[in-house]
Amino acid sequence: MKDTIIELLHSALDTLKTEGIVPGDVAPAIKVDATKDKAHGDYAANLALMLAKPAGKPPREIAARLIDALPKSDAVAKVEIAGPGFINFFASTAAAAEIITRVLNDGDAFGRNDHGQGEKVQVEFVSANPTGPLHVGHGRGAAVGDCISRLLEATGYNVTREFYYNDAGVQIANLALSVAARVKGLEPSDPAWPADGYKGDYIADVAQAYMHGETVTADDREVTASADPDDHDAIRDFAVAYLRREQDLDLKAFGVAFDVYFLESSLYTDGKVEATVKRLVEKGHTYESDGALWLKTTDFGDDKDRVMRKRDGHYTYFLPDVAYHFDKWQRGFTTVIDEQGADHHSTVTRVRAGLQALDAGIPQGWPDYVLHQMVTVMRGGEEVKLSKRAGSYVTLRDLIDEVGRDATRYFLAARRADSQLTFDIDLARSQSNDNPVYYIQYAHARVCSVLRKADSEDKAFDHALAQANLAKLSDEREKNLLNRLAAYPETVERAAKSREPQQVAQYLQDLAAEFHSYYNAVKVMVDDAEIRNPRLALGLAVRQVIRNGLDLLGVSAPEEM
RNA sequence: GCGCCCAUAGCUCAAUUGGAUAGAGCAACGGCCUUCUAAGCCGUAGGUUGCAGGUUCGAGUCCUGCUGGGCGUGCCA
Repeated sequence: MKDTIIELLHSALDTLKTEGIVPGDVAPAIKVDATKDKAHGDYAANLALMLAKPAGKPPREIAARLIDALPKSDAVAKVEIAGPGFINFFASTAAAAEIITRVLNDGDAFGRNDHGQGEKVQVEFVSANPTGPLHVGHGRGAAVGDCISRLLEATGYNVTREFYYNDAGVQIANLALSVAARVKGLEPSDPAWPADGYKGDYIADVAQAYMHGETVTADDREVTASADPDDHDAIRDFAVAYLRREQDLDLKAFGVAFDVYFLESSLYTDGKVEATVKRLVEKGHTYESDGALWLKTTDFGDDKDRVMRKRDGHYTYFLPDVAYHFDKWQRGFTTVIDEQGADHHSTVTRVRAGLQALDAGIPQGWPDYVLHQMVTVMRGGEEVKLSKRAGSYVTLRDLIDEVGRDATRYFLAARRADSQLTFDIDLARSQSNDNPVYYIQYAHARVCSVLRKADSEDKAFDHALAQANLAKLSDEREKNLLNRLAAYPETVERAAKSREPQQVAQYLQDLAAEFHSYYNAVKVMVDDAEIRNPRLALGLAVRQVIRNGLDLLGVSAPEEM
């Protein structure tokens, strides 16, 4: 429908150019928007407003000329000039109802497109170090990163979900020390407890499993505990594998799966860190000072230069980060999205600077970043900072156990990443019946219920009869729903392009609201089959779109509630 | 001090990416179940979009400056 209007406007614009009313060299991007207010029709175009200046005429006059020049179309019932010069289009009922045919024909594919043309895209997210259970912040990253991946897949990209983790550095040494201390029966309150040790109860679980000689499988590794309390290497390897497995169980419970697990240690063993240093030195962007090796990141927009190799010969985290991203580039990902917590935002400039310093033809501003702000968890009107299991933070598992997978995903993904988020457990739980995610799912379940009723009363949906009578969907609420359904593909497109899954959530809430309103006002299961079947078709289309949209969010669409 | 993000109804958040009269849910109040699921609907009330300028036919959205909050500003990750 929208495309039809754009075509009509293009034709009208050409006519005006031919008549010399509009200069021939102007080429405005013709934009048609769905209206918010039904008094403004179904779709509105601002073309006349944009042409006013180049044409040197008042916008309303241009609008009138455009309307005169519009080719006739069965799709348009009425056209009006409104306000400062908007052209409002009223769709004919038959044209509006065509969306149902499209939704039902396309099914699960409705709203998907192939704009990405199979381009390889990598989304890196979560990337938690294996030193403990995933916390709420990781949960937000998991929800947002996975939804962005789903959106990109839905718009034709070939997406790789990647999880990067450090399995070697200082914090892993601390992890090993902590587990070793637990193995020896120490508790965090003991004076002999390691200074930077991890204090959560889960460390005791790891120690116990280690001493029982358990075998754990995580990523592509399988580790059997030696149960030797003095073998620090064995304890470390076991602890890393154990906690990676824990994190994977959390992610699995959350409905998130990764294609690639990338180990920081592999950058060293494969010589990629050394190669990166060598190349940076060769390209002339480094210097030595105070016994350390520095990269002149200030050449690329950083506010101060950064140390790559410390005085003690070890590399800072910054260097493997650059080596890792260079590796991504070499793997052929022209588009890479890093989803991280905003507390790591300072790495953005540095990584990009390091990549530019490599002089490898990597575009400036590569890779893309989506940074999510902090999550605070509230319970009983107070901020919750402690979890029994983790000790110092609220875990993702805590949330899934308390409020459920669907609600947790929805809460974490249905908000803009760049604003801080308050997760109120009381709200998500005690008022769970009024939870937006249930509101949407309920609309889906209601359609399913109507369809079950149709089957049981021997009034099963008749496709041909529905098709023949789609134009009978002329109720105001039915038109609202039809327009809303028609807006779904562009919502997906826009959400994918801007990496904003919350747009899908918002859309679904609007669609569910319109359906609930319709459901209460208009009975579907009427005796007249010529009325009942188009309404059933509308219900089927709504159900399909809710299902498709919830799938993009990784939320289930139950048939009964 | 400097950098990034944020500020919208009492609360949690939206706003078709610059469009017309800023919308939902929760909380409050009043209605609607003998009829397809009341986890719902209808209605009432709630706003100078933090403040002050600017750009534009048009600004919650873009620009500048303030105010307030968060994060960062390691030879930590």
